[in-house]
Amino acid sequence: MSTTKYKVLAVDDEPDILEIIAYNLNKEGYEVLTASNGADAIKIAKEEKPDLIILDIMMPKMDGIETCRQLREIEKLKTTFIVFLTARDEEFVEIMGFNAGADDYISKPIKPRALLSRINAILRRGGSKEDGQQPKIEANGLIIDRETYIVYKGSEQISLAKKEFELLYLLASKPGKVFSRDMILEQIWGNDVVVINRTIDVHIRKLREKVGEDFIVTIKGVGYKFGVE
Amino acid sequence: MSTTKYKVLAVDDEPDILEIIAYNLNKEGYEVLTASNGADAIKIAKEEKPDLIILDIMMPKMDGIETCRQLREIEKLKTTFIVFLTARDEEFVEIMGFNAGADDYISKPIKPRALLSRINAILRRGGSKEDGQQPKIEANGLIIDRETYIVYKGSEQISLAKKEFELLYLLASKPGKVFSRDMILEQIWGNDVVVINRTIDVHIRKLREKVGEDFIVTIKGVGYKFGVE
DNA sequence: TTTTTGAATTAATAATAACTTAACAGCCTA
DNA sequence: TAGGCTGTTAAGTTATTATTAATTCAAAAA
Repeated sequence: MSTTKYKVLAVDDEPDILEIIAYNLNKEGYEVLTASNGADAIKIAKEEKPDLIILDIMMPKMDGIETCRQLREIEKLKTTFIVFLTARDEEFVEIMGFNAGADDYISKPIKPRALLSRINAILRRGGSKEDGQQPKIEANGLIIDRETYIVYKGSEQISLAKKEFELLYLLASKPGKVFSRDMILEQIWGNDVVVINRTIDVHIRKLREKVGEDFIVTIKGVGYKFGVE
Repeated sequence: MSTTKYKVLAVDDEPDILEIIAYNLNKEGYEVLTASNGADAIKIAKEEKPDLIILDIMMPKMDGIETCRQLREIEKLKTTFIVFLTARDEEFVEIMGFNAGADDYISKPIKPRALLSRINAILRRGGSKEDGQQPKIEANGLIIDRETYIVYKGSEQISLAKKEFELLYLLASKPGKVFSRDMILEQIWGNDVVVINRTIDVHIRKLREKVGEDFIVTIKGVGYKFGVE
């Protein structure tokens, strides 16, 4: 939606399983890394700092539980979700006793749709990113309410389309700060979406039309900012 | 608003289950008490006055239903939420017939993320029962009655199917708040049930047909909300 | 058990709102 | 005054939701 791709690391000694996971997550737009054993997993996790790690608990050599423990030690991965792959539901109950620190589990056999819905749910929530989103911003007499998607200007209620809202919300989240076009694109469109330059202008225009001319200031050659001098 | 931790009492005869619940709720910052049978549960509940009690309905000796009834008798626990642990979703429906007084249920096997999101939802929903999960909601001239599953619109009486009712109830529980499809799925279907996207639309349509067009507003690209502009 | 009924879900298509593009107009400033 | 930038408008395009009908599913009745 509005951020860079989520990175998911899948760890399993069976290539088939990795294949299934990678295929499905890729299709959904996630960036997928794979590892076939715990040692590799830790190495890759350190380098890539994934948002989510899917870990088979039954693996030769260093098993999933031990791998999980070691991953949990890594400072950089404090906000990473770790999900276990288990053969049976009950297995997870047993494993919890070891206090390995997993956040959830998925049971085999893997059902693609269930896998996706589960992972979507995990990541879209307080997912390490887009965190500091306040439900309401107040600035220059505007109240921008994420919960209701409504902007209040005094007693007037203004309803905005999604991109317009996101744009206003972004600018107003730091009044006075100038956002370059690139920053705006990155935040609202995501880094890999390519839209032509005028697109932003058009949204700005609509915002000005709906909200009022005096809230968004153009800094020529640089970008836009919320609020007056 | 108090900043003290919410107190949760988990009651189950299986230590493994208690372990999972305690571990996860602790991690989330709740204070967790446990009991392994109904009698202990009642004793602890009287002393500690927890905000939420999670109660396995299948327990030896005094079973969950009976325990729940007795808990409900206790004046001090008027505002305490009681949530049943059931093996199957349908079980809860059957049990409702006994009028034991449970507020919600969670089905086994327990999935940590789902557990947390459910419990967070229950407790955050205004924190205490008075302003939270009321049996009756009144909004925009509608009276939505959980007890009877009936919606009153003026003198007109509208009866809804279960999913329709839950959907309306959810939206009306916070008029104006936009519920994304994901949120709706999580709250009404549970996180691991996978239904295709259009399903929600169809229910929304039926609701609009039965209740009226003016109660549910679509925020394109975001979700649905109850109440007008 | 089989049948019946209604709810819930899927599937397919239509409708609509949001978004993007393109083309051009203005405006500074170097 | 040319060139780079932004503003504006209207016309395309895409994405998302609405709608309808058909199908599946599950509980209740026969």
